[in-house]
Amino acid sequence: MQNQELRMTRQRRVILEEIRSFDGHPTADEVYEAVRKRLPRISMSTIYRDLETLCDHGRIQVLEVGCSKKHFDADTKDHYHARCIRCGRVTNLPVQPFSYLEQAFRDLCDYKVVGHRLELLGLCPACQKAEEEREAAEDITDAAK
Amino acid sequence: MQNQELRMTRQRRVILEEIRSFDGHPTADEVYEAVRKRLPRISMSTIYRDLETLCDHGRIQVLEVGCSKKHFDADTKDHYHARCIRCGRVTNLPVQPFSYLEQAFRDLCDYKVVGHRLELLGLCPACQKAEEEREAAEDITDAAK
DNA sequence: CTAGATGCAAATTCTTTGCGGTCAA
DNA sequence: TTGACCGCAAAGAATTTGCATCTAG
Repeated sequence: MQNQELRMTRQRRVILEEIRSFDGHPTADEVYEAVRKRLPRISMSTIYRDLETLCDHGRIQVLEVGCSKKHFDADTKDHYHARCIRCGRVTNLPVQPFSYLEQAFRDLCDYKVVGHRLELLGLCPACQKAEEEREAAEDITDAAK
Repeated sequence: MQNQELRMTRQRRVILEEIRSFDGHPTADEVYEAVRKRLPRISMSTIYRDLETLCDHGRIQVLEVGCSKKHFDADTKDHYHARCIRCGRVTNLPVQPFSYLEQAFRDLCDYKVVGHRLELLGLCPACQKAEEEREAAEDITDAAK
């Protein structure tokens, strides 16, 4: 959260728009692919630099979900997420964070607590369908034996 | 979780021992540094390969905490963690995971839920102390003006 | 006009892989 | 003895940085 004002370049505007319209929360390379359709000459370093700048200015937030790639979210309010263990898709959970959890844990450890993260793990609708189809195909193969 | 038996080489034994005796849950390079003191010729690739093998055999688990590096834990039971936002240290939280959370979220999203992760964010005792010292030093500087 | 932003290429960091020699069972 | 394992070096994948050029304000 910096105090200097944010220079709104074409690249930054498009990056913001693409993050906002993304289905779920994109990773840096997903932002790149989306933005590149509109600004074909944009470079990956601009993506990374602008994502960081936008974070610094509080326009987006990084989601540090439990996987190697960072995801970016245009909704800067604190909220929980669900993550697909198959495709990595990250989606919002429509609930307010439970502040009582933090309070409950405060006495259980010697950390100075400043927040918490909760992540649901599972299969997203698309991957559920894919799994079901895979299983159906397996059943046919088994039956053929 | 593979069915073939695990060949217990010297490297694997030492890796396991070092993870078990580590204060908190080490990353791959922390395991490397610790193991290297006892096996100076071990290579980083052995560390990565053995960490994966040990995971596959259920001897350790990977902690996918909200930061880029993976942490390794010799306690394979499901549990929550606290992570220091300053130094990255990851420590156990002494509570049973709340299974009701998963149940509560099941109806709130269209994912097929298979688990959840909860992570407390804060300053570990060592970093709290460092912060206090830093602030104290700042006060002196301010007062001198 | 000019500080800050961009594109490109090269560098870093973390992790994985190919390969010839080695070792646990 | 021998298949799995190891160390080394090189490759990959994700991200960051240096630098000359461009552009928003």
